[in-house]
Amino acid sequence: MEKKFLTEYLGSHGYRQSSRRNRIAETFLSISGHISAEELLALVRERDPRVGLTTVYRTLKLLTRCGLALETKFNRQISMFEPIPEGKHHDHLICLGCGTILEFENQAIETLQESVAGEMDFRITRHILELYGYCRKCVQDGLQDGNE
Amino acid sequence: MEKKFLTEYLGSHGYRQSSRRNRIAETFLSISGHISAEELLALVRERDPRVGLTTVYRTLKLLTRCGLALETKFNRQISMFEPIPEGKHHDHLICLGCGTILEFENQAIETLQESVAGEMDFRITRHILELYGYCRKCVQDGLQDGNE
DNA sequence: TTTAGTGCAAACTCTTTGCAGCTAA
DNA sequence: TTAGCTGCAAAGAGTTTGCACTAAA
Repeated sequence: MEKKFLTEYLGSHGYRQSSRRNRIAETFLSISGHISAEELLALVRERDPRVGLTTVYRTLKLLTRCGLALETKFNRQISMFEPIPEGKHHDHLICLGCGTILEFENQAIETLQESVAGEMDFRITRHILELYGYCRKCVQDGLQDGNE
Repeated sequence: MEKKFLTEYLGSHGYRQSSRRNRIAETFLSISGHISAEELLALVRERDPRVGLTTVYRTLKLLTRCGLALETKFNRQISMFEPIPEGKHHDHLICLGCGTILEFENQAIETLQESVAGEMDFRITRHILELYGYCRKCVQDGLQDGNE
């Protein structure tokens, strides 16, 4: 269903349809959460073993440009991509113990961000809010000390 | 003055003093704002041309570990480092037009973050809040469209 | 039949590591 | 004199690019 944004984008920018690109896009849009290019490649290869990493990267960039994917680094080298569910925004809690990524939405924070930006005549187009720390399980397991 | 944290850290972890490392650390701590390893290297080389990039990286990692530096990627490949002014935390507005980085502090946002985390039994150790968009000047110059 | 899509290998960028010589303690 | 410190070169990791071939329109 979000696929139509991609089709429109392709059409209006002089790109073509291709079955391989479609498969990558559909596989990506069907997942929830975060995935790296390598991980997505593995998923796509289950059905189409001849896909290359290059095409996965190119497709992910394309999806990012047409607003269907969000690229995040979580302050590491590797890029993680997540499908953008229509119009909804969320932020992340990243557990430094087990690597789990939790999501949350908080309208009050977003409103405060806008007012801070407004005071400085700054127009926000997007933002990143990442809370690093330890999830319940890792706190219980004593993983919150010296793990970083 | 913050130098004593470094000295203490070195002593208690079996490291040694060295004039080169001291010069890198002092140069870094004297700046305000964000700097890449390459940029810091250039600054240090003004006084000591034989310093290598490796040592700059190693010193920045050291400063990060002892709490005097903060590493941020601003969602790009390159790492930027900033001296941590004692006990104070701020967040960033990043202009996509001219690259300017503005800083702000907002206790209300931090409090909300804590309450969100608390609800999910998550213990925050640090966070990243980056607001991307366009500063006043770039909005006036019409740079807010199609620049990304 | 023209031009975009693709995989492979190579290039690139940023960062880290191995190593031999240097230096603080 | 014993480690840690250092620069250089090389290796790594992740991503992008050049190129020849393939395929959509």
